[in-house]
Parts: sequence; C-alpha cells; structure tokens
Amino acid sequence: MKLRIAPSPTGFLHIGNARTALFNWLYARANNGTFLVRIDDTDTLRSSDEYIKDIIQNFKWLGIDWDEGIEVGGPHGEYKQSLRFDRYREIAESLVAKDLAYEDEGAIRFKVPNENSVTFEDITRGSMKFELADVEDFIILRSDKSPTYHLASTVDDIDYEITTIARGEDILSSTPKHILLMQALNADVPTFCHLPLLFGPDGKKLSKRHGDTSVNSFKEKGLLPEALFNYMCLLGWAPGDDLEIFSKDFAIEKFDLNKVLPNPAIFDTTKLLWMNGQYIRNIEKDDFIESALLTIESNLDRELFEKEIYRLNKIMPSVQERLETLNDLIPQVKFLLDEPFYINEEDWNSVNTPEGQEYLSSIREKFKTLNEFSLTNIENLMRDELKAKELKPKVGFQIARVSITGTKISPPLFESIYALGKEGTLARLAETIENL
RNA sequence: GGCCCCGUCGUCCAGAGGCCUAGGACGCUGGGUUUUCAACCCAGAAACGCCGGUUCGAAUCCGGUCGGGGCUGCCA
Repeated sequence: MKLRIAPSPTGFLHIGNARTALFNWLYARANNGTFLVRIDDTDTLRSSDEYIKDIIQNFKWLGIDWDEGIEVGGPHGEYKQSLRFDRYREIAESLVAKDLAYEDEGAIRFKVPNENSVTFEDITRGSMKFELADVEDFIILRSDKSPTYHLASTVDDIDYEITTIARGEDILSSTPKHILLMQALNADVPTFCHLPLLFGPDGKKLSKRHGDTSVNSFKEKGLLPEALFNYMCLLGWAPGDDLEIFSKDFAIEKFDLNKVLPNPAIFDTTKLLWMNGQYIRNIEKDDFIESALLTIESNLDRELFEKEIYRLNKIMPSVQERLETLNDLIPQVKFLLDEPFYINEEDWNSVNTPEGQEYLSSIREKFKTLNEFSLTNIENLMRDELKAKELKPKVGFQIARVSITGTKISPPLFESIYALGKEGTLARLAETIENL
C-alpha cells in the first residue's frame, strides 16, 4: 500500500492540506504502507521555494514523516513536477499519436468519449458513477507545453505506483478525468478516497477569507504540534469509546479511512485551544519550563537574564496550570521580568481601601525582618497579619496582589511573592505605599 | 443553470433496525472549591431538517423534498 500527499507550493501549508496529509500518513502507518510527499508545482508562476520549505518544515513540525519524496529522495528523482515537464509532454504527445488526444489552439486536449460512464468505488463515498457526456474534453498540456494538474498528477501517481489516493472532496468531480487518463495509459486504477472538506465558521471551504489558516499561524499562536495533530484527527474521525485525547501511536493503531465521515467539518479553534491547554498541563515540568523560557525569549525578542530565569523557574508550576497557549505566558509572568512595571489603575482603584493600605504597610515591615523567605513563611506571615487586623482575605490579599503583580489577575499570590523574592517584593510594596 | 457530494446538540464526534426517554467532548448557564484568574468537581439547557414508504419496530434502510457545499479554468 502506498499513499501520497501532493501539495502545491502556491502558499504556506494550510490546515486543510495538513489534515489531508495527516489522514494519508495515518493510513499508511496503520497498514505498514509507504507514505510519499511530492510537490505539485505545475503552476510555475505561483509556486515558490519558500512555500516548499514551509510545507516540508510544517509537516515535520506536526510529526508527519515520509518514506519517499521531496528531500528524502527515492527511486524517482526529486519528486517535483516542475522537473518532469519532459515526461508529461512525452505522454501527452503519445496520446495524440494514439488519437486519444488532440491539439487545440496550441494546447492538447484529452478526447473524452461521449458515451458510457466511469464508475469507481470511493472509500468514503461508496459507488460513484459519472456520465461521460458531462465531462468535457479537458486540457492536459497547455499551449506553453506545461502540463495541467490532471496530467501531471495522474502520470506521477502511475509512475510512483500510488495504490490509494486520498484527497479532498473538491477533486471528486475531476476523478473521472484521472481514471480516463489512467486507462488510456494502460495503468492500474488506484483506490480513491475523497475526504470531506474543512469549512470555516461560515460553512464554506476553508480558505484565506477565513483569516490566516496556515499551520504557521497556529505555531505562532503558541500551539503545541501534538495538540494540533490530535485535534485534526478528530475532524471527520474518532477512534471510538468517546476518546478524544490520545497519542500518535494510538491514532495509528485505530485509524481506518473506511471510518472517516463523508460530511464536512467546520474548523473551530475553541476546542483546539482547550485541547492545547490539556496538552500544556500534561508536559513534564522540566520540558515545560524549557519551552516556556524559549517562548518568553522569542516574545520579548531578547535573552533572559539569570535572575529572571531564577524567578521564572519558581512560578512556572503555577503558570503551567493556567495556560491555553504558550503565548499566554507573558501577561502572567511579566511582573517577574526586568521590564517596565506598571500597576493597572482600574484594578488598583477597585482594591484600594484604607484597611488594605494599612495591611500593605504592616506586611512590608514584617517582610523586612523575615529571615527565610520561603513559601510557607510568606503565607503564614500574611495570614497572621490578616487575623491580627481582622481583615477578610479578599481585602488584604487583593491589594497585595495588585501591588506586587500590577493586576488583579495573576498566578497564586504567595507563589508570586516567593518567585519575586524578598528584595523585589519589598521594592514593589515600598513603591505603592509611597505613591499612596 | 448542469453534474456531484453532504445533512445527529451552536461546534466536533458516538450511534451500522430494537441497548436511544439519543451518549461523550468543547462552548454556554447555574452551583461547589477559592485571595484573583485558571484548573478541578457537580448540575443544567441544547440535536436525529422535513414528508412519505419498508418494518412488529427507524436517527439508523428506501424515495422525495428542503437546506448546505463542491466542481463547472490553458488553478490545484
């Protein structure tokens, strides 16, 4: 069994293509088959090396690898259609010679018989039948001698011995043309599978009009490749038992093209975001810290200082529990960075009370003489002082939170103070008290 | 217009004639926990597009209808 994905490098890899690649990959891996990636760049004007690079890079990022094709090589050259124009031209001319195609204003059209019909079994759609009277003679070689998609794709699928073609439903109506070509070339017709399309929230084919749907954009939003992989699996397929979060190996073990739904799925990022949060929480603590620090550095566009890393390390376990994407990090940990510090005025006004101010002053004094600035000591000190002043937790803790983190929304208070350290905490308290 | 595909909660999926007073997840609403925000726990609202037929029995099979979508390029 041999499957393929044949992206056209006319744009960055988008989520629809990634999902088609994923299903092909899963099916190949599930059946010990071969997975091939080739580049369908017959549209030389719109194709670019930048896009080829992007496609390769993002397949890898998602954990999709291939056994044959672009970059990894194989018995058929470089797996780029732009390098095989001679081959396609030769085929087109041979078809003309056999009277199966003819010239038309410089281009070559395939001669479609007016009678009969083409039938085939589609894995997701069952028996398909197209009347040939509805199929026009289609161009296989343009007047500039470059091949059209129909020719190049079909010739490649034959030459590379593809056994199962799983592609988007948008090409379903072109399939009779491809089968006709294969028969004209005396090739075996592979098994077809037309996967449901991915729609945008408006119920139309996912495209640029739905905003940036490139895999890149999700990477930049701080999504984990594992989460995106998992989420894409669920668009048109489920492994059973209502299981939704699962590993790559589990997906491979359970995957079957026969079980893919025929109806289109709307790509809605809400659940993807939730799933990403689940994955973030499941990362090993140390691995999380490592990627968190990298993300912060890239968002800050600078390297972190030793002291910052020291502080961040302390807060990370708490932060890991409250992230949806890696990009949500900065607002949570900003108060620990050597960056300009501001107190949100609105937040401050909503927590500022005379009792609260007194509380701030007294914990400041107590902190000054606290020898071991440990988490438990901090908590005990702050709770004791609350009791001594007979204040509700909210009154004392919220004003302390705003004073120290700058906002009402932050990681847990004691952890935040502990992470900031004694000096930092005293400085923040001093600053707010003096500005009262 | 023509050809084709599709139709279960707002969304993703379960359901392959009786297990369905239709299940899970996200989201939403209410509650619990709580110093904030999350996380977590509990509860709730929420769907078989419609009409016929087959059958003792249909979300499941058939027909029609309506609705949505795709293709209809010397793009793929």
